Order: sequence, then C-alpha cells, then structure tokens
Amino acid sequence: MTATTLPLFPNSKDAQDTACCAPIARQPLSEGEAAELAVLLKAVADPVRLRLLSMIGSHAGGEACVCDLTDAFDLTAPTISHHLKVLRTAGLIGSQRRGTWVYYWIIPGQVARLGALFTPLAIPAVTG
Amino acid sequence: MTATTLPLFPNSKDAQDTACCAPIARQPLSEGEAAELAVLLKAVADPVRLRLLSMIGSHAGGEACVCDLTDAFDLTAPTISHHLKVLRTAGLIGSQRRGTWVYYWIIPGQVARLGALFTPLAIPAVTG
DNA sequence: CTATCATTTAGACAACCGTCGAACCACCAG
DNA sequence: CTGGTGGTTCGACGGTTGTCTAAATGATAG
Repeated sequence: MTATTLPLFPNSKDAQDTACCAPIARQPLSEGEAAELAVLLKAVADPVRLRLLSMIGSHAGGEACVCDLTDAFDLTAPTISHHLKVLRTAGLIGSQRRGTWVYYWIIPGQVARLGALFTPLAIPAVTG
Repeated sequence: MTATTLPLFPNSKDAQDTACCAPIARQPLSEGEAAELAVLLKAVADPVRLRLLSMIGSHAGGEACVCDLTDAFDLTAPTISHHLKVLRTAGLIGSQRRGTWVYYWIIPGQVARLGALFTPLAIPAVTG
C-alpha cells in the first residue's frame, strides 16, 4: 500500500442518494442502503476508532503519524494498526508512507454520508 | 414497561457537549465522550436496526406499531423485539403499549447527537 | 374463565470482534 | 550487507452479538 483508499462503495446509486439527502426519518431505507450504511457505521462504532478518527481529523495539517496516535492509548501497536485498517477499509481515512513514518488523513466524503443520515431529523428548519 | 425511554446518559456534561457541537475533526474526543458515542453508534450500526429506525421515523403520525415493522423482515418476532430493545436502551426510540399493540417513536435528541458528530466536517464553509 | 392473538423474556448456539504476542516487511544509518 | 526502528500481518483466545426455539406475559373476545 502506497497511497490507497480502498473505497468500499465505489460509485453506487445508493451512495449518491445517501450522500446528499437521505434522512433517516424521511423515508424508509432500502435493504441495500441499510446494509451499506451499517458497514460504514460499524467501522465507527468503537471508542478507539472514534478517537482515532477525531485525532486524525483534528491534527494540525490534516494528517497524523501513527507514532502520534499510539501513545494516546493503552493498546499495543498491532491493535492500533488493526483499527486503522478497519477505518481505511471503510474508506473513511487514507494513508501514505513517507520515509520511515506512515501518515493518515480523513476522507471527508464518506464521513459526510454519516452526518447526512441523522442531521435532517435534528434541524428540519435549516434543510427545508 | 408502559411509557419508558431508558435514557442511557441521563444528563452528563459530555452529553451536553456532544449534543450541541462536538465535531469529530475539530478537537480530539475524550475517552469518555468516545465511549458514550460508541454505545450510541453500536445501537445504530446494524442493517435491521437502521431500517427499523427509518421505518419508525418515516411512519405516518410519527409512530409505528410492531405489527407494521415485522412484516418487512425475514426475521422472527423475538429477533425484531430484540433489536427494538437495543434501540430503546440506547435512548433512540420510545415505546408505549396501547391495548393489544405496542407503538414506537423516535427521540430526536439522541439522533441529533449522531448527526452533530459528523456534519461539521462535511460542511466547513457553513459552520465557519 | 378460557381461548386466542400480540409481544416480550429466557436460554442456547454459531459467527463475529477486539486484543495480544510473535513473526514479518519497509526504511534508514553505519 | 548488517543492525535497528517503525508498522503491519498472522494466528489464537475470550467476550460480544444476531438469530433461533420454547416459554411466559399482557390484552381482548366469547
């Protein structure tokens, strides 16, 4: 792996729909939509991965080295690496090796799908 | 149970923070925040529960009877009941028995927490 | 009170998930 | 080429999760 992203749902119609405006309380999700989104949500439904994602996203420069992340947890390196792989496989983060260190960054598009799922219910006035 | 909600995080400070504006890429989540949100996300990170939630939310009148939900799945009644309990325990839906049938509705506040988590990253122009 | 329908609870089982130690690969310094 | 450091992959172990069948609870009708 040298600059990979592994997009889980390359460019499906469902992805398009949900990316823009799939309110969870506007119309029932189809079986396929639900399955795709569940995969995405499973990747995020873990305390460690949630913190990793926020640490990467809030890191200066938009990137974070693994060495910066590992110290914040009482976990071994293989475990951190496993969680990063889950996030990467879900297409939520990208990675690149530069010299000795490996850097990670957030892929906003996929993260936006998650937000678009729940927010329309919260702020109906803003959206329409 | 007759009109319960079982709020998982009654009124913690973390809940307040994240309910309003906890951007996943603005500042690192604390260990406690991440743990709470992970519980919430786990409840939603399942295709069946995702569909249940959207079916309840989009149902006319804002309420749905279990009898309306069961037919949409190839699952037994106990399994559906189990998933509904998970959502209820997470504080995402409320329930009430009226006569023979049990009705479920969405609790917007908790759902909003999930949206607030991911959207700030998606629309940086709007938020600031 | 009994019968019947709707829903939940209890118990069991296979599959999945998070974690670890050990081994392995990539890069850099002598 | 050899050694050392940063990260990942592999294989295994215990705990959790989704599903089922069987049984219990609650409500209505006769």
